Amino acid sequence: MANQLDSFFGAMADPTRRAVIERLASGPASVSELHKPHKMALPTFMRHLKVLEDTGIVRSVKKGRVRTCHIEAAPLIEAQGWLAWQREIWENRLDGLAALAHEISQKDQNDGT
Amino acid sequence: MANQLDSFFGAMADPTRRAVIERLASGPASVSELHKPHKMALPTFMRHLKVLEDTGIVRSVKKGRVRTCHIEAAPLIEAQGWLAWQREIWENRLDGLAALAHEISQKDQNDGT
DNA sequence: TCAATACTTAGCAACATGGCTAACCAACTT
DNA sequence: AAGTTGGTTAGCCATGTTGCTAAGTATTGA
Repeated sequence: MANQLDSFFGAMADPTRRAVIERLASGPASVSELHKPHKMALPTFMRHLKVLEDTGIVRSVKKGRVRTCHIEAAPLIEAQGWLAWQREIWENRLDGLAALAHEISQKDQNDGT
Repeated sequence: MANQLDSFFGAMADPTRRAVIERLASGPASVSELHKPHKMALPTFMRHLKVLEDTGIVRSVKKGRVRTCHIEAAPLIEAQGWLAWQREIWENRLDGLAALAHEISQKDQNDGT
């Protein structure tokens, strides 16, 4: 995928992967620990984990035979920022339209809000 | 896809579709107007538009032969809320458990993709 | 050393996605 | 009426994604 947002949103489009994020938000966990609540086969689950890691949402360290995963905030913050940005533009525009509408229909309303 | 977030994030994972959102954030537009800056064939583009509409991110009305599209804020706000929620949990945890972060970074990094 | 644990790799099948062209309908315009 | 514009439908193909199983590697524990 082209940029950071592509892969981030792509990663978050899957419920299994969002569940992993929700779990990791409250603290690091091993692969098998993360896998436990999910019905799918381990290799399948591992691939979801890989998607999250490739996207930079999750990092992991292997110690002995256990790989411990933890969350990385940056991509999450970036996506949130993009959404906030869009929303801001949209809301400013609405403000503008509201003002315009008010201007057009300038009646004798003199309410103070 | 299962829920609202699945389809929302799925929709936002494509740069063409995000570009459409960015365009629509600053005001409604017709299909061909939206299509103009994109190189792909119109039917291909229309399918992106359909994804956005199916997800509820975009609404449209057809008048004569022109279909005018506009943005719908609700799904955007919901997704932003989910991200904010995750981030909050994550940040609260960091506030309380700075020592844990230290412990993680201290581990022997003998793999790390 | 042998077995269990915790991943990891490889490869396959089914379906989804994103691109295309061709051909079509509907509504203006001339 | 005929042509142009704006959108739509249908179908094809290449690639990507998500699930599986089988089998392998590397630690750890007995």
